[in-house]
Amino acid sequence: MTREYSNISMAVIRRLPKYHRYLKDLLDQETYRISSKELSKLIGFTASQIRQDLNCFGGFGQQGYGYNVEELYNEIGKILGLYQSYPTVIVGAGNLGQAIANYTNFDKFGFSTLALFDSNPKMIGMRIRDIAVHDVDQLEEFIKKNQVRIGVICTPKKVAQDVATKLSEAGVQGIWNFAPIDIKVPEEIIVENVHLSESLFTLSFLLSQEFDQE
Amino acid sequence: MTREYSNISMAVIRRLPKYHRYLKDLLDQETYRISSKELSKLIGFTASQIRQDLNCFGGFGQQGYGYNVEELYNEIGKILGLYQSYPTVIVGAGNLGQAIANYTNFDKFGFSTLALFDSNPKMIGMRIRDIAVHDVDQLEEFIKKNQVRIGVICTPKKVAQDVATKLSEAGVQGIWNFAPIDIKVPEEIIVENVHLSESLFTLSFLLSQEFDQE
DNA sequence: TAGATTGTTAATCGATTAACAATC
DNA sequence: TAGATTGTTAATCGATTAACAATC
Repeated sequence: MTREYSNISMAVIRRLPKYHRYLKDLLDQETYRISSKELSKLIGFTASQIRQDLNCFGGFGQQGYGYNVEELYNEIGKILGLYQSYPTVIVGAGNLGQAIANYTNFDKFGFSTLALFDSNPKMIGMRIRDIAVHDVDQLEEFIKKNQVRIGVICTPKKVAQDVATKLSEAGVQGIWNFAPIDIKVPEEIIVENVHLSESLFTLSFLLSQEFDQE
Repeated sequence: MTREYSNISMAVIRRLPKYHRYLKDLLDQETYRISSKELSKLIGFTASQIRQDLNCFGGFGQQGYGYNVEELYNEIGKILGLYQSYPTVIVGAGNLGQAIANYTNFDKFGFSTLALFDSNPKMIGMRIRDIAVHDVDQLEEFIKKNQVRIGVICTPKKVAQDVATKLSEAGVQGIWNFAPIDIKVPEEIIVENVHLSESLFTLSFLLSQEFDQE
């Protein structure tokens, strides 16, 4: 099913996880049916956009009825590639790396953290909820041996590019990057950034606009 | 200078922190002058977009010369509202809360973490690089007394809305939300979300598209 | 059948890119 | 002055919204 949805815009793709989350909430509240209009009120997108978005992937709804919540939740999960197997390693076992290793929620969608890596001898050998911290020198060997698909970069800025290069060369398919740089890797490797300072600075822009400090 | 730039689109605003970061890198490399064309090559936006973006805020360049890196860096910093004072509290002193408390980089731009809050008695009284962990019961009093502007939510999902309400009622101006929900607060309060699972699920979508797993 | 709501096309809106006159 | 590069307008592109026929 490679590139099944290759012409979908990133704007649509980035809304999918939000649909997924709201549908889960509806299921938990035992709501089994929803119209684009009702969903619009909850999620804040227009009903028109919701119908457009969902129709990129197929006709999940039924005229006169709406959408079956459970079916839609499952379909969007599949479209997102959840429930595949994503062997993952985290590089950098500081607070952030540990925080991510502790997100047990990701496990059930297929993301399994096999190991953390660090260069600090005091960290090596420790365990974060049963996941061992290895010496970063063993990163490439471990990735190859365990067919790791995702590498998470939680290191300081100055080693992040180096780690990204090692991850790429060892064969990961995707990198989840928390370091405040734009890493350079071969184009076939997917990079998803979480740039915390960009998020915080956007907040400060908006704050300084709305709340005058003289 | 309230609402000085009230008609700038969010698309532009979200690019500003990236300009700011690249300009800092240029300064560190002792590059003091740059054209939109050269910056384009570095940052990956088109030269045209760069000129359009910067011109929303004033004519920082000079025909035939380009932009003065230091001047532009400082101007964008000011536009972003950096170097104001942003007294901040972090609610949730788990790994993520601690990780953010340890980001000393934010300090120099005006963000100062005054306290962490947690409900776990084992955490209360601890210190994360000299920042004390308080009982969450004292959150509102602390915010009022210290004129806290930003509240960071690093709690589990199920208490996040409650914390958001408390932060709002106590008078914060902005919320940096790491919990996987869309919190509801009065509209004058600015909310900036970091939804990690949305980021990870976008990565898994792209991975599952490009790398077939059968 | 009548009412509701989707799927889908067309219209609108906004963001990006191209072009070029202004000017350093 | 000639060359370079901005500031800014116009053209294009893409995303969102509106409208409505199809249909459950």
